[in-house]
Amino acid sequence: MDQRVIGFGYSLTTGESIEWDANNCPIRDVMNQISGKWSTLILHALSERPYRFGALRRLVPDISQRMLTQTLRDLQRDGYIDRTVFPTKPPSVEYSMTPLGYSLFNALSQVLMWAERNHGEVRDARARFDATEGGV
Amino acid sequence: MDQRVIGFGYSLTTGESIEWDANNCPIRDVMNQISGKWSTLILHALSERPYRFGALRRLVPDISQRMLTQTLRDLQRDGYIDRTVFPTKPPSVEYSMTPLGYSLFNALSQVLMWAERNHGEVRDARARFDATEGGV
DNA sequence: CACCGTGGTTCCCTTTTGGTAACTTGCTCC
DNA sequence: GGAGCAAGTTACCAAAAGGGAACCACGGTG
Repeated sequence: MDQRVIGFGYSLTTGESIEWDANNCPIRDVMNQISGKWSTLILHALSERPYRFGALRRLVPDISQRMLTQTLRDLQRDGYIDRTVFPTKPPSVEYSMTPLGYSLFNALSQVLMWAERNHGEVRDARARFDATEGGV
Repeated sequence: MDQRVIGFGYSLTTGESIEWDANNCPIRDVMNQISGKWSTLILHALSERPYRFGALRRLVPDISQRMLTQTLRDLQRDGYIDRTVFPTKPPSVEYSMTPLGYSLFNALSQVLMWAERNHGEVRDARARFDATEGGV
């Protein structure tokens, strides 16, 4: 098997040439997590302040209980958020962002702000494309 | 249907309170495109310089022809890349990044660089999590 | 006692995503 | 005339992601 599998040809930080196999590519690994349907929503909410499970559900009403649990577990697993159980009358659970999570979200928010600012242009491009390619 | 569907509670740029329904949420819309398995790889390659179809295949050997075509179409549709056909002997097609694409990639590269730098820490967190939650 | 609110888990099903392989059009090379 | 390259398209499938509804334990409350 002399066929190389390339992740990214060179490092974005150092510029040096690197070859990653698909299983060890940092970018695929990290992107894979934040590309979940709900991950950015949850990270965004928790970047503001800690929230309890129920509060997050109310913040993002169209998420299912199942997906909320799963998304939170995945984010916790990668070290982006902390899960703290408080032994209250009905035990409550609070989720909060870790320093690692904040530092990721800091970078990620660049993309989110870009999206907010340029959404109109993207929609326009899409409409133009659909008009020409689709109609003709 | 008086249940509101919230995208993000407030604007990241202006801080004002906003409610988006899921179909008009800029962030979901843009993230949805970026989160494809191959999108970032292709954007990354084309941020360096224009490439032809075949060259992209060679750069990313584990992408199938079908997915390469589809990813390129999607990126073109949203206005991130241009597709130029050259009437050479066998007609060749060159893909290049648009200004819109560059501006997106500029924001996105923050995340990619973060991933490169912090991949180790993420892997560590994951290992710790698997050791405690998984083993007990 | 039955019911509510916590924060989940489980099962099952549908949708989406991506992979494989074969076929296409036009031209060139041998 | 067959083979090959360019850039796709098409049909068919497998895997993964996600949705829906039901279930759990716990204590408090009417």
